[in-house]
Amino acid sequence: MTFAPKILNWYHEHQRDLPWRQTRDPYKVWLSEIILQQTRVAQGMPYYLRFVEAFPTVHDLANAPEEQVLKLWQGLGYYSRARNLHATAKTVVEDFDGKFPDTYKGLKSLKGVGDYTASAIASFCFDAPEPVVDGNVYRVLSRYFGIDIPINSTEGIKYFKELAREVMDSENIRDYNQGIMEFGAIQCAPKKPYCLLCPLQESCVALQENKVDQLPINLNKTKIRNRYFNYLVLLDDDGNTILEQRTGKGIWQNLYQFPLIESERMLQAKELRPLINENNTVPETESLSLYNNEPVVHKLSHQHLHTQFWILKTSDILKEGTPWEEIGGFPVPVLIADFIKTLKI
DNA sequence: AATACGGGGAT
DNA sequence: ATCCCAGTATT
Repeated sequence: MTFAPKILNWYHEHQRDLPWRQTRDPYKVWLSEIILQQTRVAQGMPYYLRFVEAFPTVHDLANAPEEQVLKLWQGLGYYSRARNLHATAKTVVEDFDGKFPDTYKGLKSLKGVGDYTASAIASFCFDAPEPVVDGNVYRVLSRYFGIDIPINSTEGIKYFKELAREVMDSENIRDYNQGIMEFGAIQCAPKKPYCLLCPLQESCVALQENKVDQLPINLNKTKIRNRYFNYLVLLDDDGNTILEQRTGKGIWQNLYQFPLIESERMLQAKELRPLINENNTVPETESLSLYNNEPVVHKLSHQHLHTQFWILKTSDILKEGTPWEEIGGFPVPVLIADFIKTLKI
């Protein structure tokens, strides 16, 4: 028995009962796939359930304000997924009469839908013979066939896609694609795979050559940038504060935060003072005090954010301010949400 | 061809 | 600490 039948047999024995596997509704499958990009099933599951509850159809999602979509997405990360999710829902409703494209090419044209996701939706919903290649598939194929081409090189991406196409089962593409990913997630895991009771052990090249723990090859040298954030938490006598929406290019686009002063290093109060006065959105303050003596270090994949929260009390009334009780309704980064939880006013 | 883009869980 | 997760878009 060759590769694909063994994967299918294993899948029929070991598959998890996941809600997006009980439907061929392209909307729900698409929603699950966007949520699961670079995200573990356990982390994405509650978000999927909340999104389906809040937006049962693509029309409901398209008609929602972006802020509500971002709020539901809060904590999941990679927020461009949420913005593209919303934009694509509008596209599907306005340009495609509420119906998702049913081909790889049509799906791939949607914002936030790349090679993997287009293949996944096309095969899961429409039985299109398109192989999925995600992190699980890279691992399974590189080990079973003993391929040491880096999976994140241009050559590797092309090579593994072609290999995946050669070994797939076109007649059972839905279960096969689900199966190889599930096999990678459960059986052929990154650390400590269960090779001793693996149905592919007799023909797995990596196992024969004792290279299981060296595959796949991933040339991933991300360098971390240190940044220094000073958040200005304004409080007036009426219990209002100031939140601003992030715009522009970098992290957390369209999410909210307190007024931010970024610096080249950690600052003392006397160094921060003049910088605050340059910032004309902030009124005269009666008191400035550092909330956290030790900077909070918030770690992103490419940045470490060394953060100080400064409490600024003012006797002015913050006209454009937000009542503190209402800030929970805004989509904010986890760094901000964690701080809000700790501060009692 | 590289890099940016989050957050959390497992080891 | 390090790895990596049902990747995509941009430079």
